[in-house]
Amino acid sequence: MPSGDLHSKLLDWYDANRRDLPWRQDPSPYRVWVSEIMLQQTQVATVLPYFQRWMTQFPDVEALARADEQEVLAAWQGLGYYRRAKMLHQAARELAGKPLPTNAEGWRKVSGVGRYTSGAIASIAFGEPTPLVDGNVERVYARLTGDASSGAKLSKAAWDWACQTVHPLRPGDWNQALMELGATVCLPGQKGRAPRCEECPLQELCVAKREGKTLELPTASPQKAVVRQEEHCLIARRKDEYGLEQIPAGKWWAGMWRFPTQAQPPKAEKLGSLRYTVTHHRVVLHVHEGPARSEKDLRWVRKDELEAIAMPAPYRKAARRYISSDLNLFSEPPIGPEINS
DNA sequence: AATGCGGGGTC
DNA sequence: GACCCAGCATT
Repeated sequence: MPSGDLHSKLLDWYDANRRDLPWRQDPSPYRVWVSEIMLQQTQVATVLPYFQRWMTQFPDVEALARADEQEVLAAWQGLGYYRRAKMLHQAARELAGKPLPTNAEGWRKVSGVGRYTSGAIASIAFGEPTPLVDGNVERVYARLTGDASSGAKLSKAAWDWACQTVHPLRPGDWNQALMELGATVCLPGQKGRAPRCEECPLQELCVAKREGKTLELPTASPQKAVVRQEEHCLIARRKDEYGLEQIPAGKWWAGMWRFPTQAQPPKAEKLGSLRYTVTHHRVVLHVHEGPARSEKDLRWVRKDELEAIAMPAPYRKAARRYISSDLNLFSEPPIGPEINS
């Protein structure tokens, strides 16, 4: 199989089917960098509104470097994996005022930028013929070649394949075409996301399709046991102010703010409970209302300031629910989009 | 090589 | 409820 066949089939398909995404309209290094960090473990549809807001709020590296970390975290809230935002911010401060790296090797040294992201920025923004492998490419590779390995072995094989096949003249388009194929055609197969092999430009080359193994590949790694736990948080009010604690280092969402939380139920009225998931943990969060145990460790925030505070999603939800019933109680105007969204 | 790290979408 | 998503840093 000549590689030119593979190349032209996929690139022709990409030219005709590429999605019109904001970071593709203007693939400047900063925009590609930000988009790639946001897209780590996060779907394109989720990223779109965040990316647009981000580019307005932090239009370049210098603007991001000037921003306060809490401001950055607040802009990121809802995207998850907040370490990405912290490292992006830290990297912007290290790079501000200097020329950005122009190749994959230079980008690889930037904090928060790994092998995938350095390859993406270098190939897309600078046209360097360097490969990349993400979940999409791994799946396309496994099916196309019929590789039934899993885990680290599969990953290494996919990288080796990507190194050999990256397009020398259109590396950015080639890499994006592989990911685009995985994201829109070579779908995982679970739960209504069936692969659409009849639309695939590579179907005649695909070992998995020929052997009827599409749904078996890529071979899944064993998954982690679920851990269940319960927590209690306390909504304490002083007039229209709410007592928040900053989450200590070493815990989930370190540095963000939440209602004071403990493992044991407080002696206070329970309003209700909500569930959330953090990786393989399933947590039930019981929400209570009552006086704070010790007021001095808390930061008191007015209701109208709450939306600008960086809070993890479950606490944000608890706050919105509490405030919305509060508003109803006091017959205030309907809940605005900033509260309801 | 394994683990921790989120939140949303989908069925 | 389970799986997936343009991964990375740490140990």
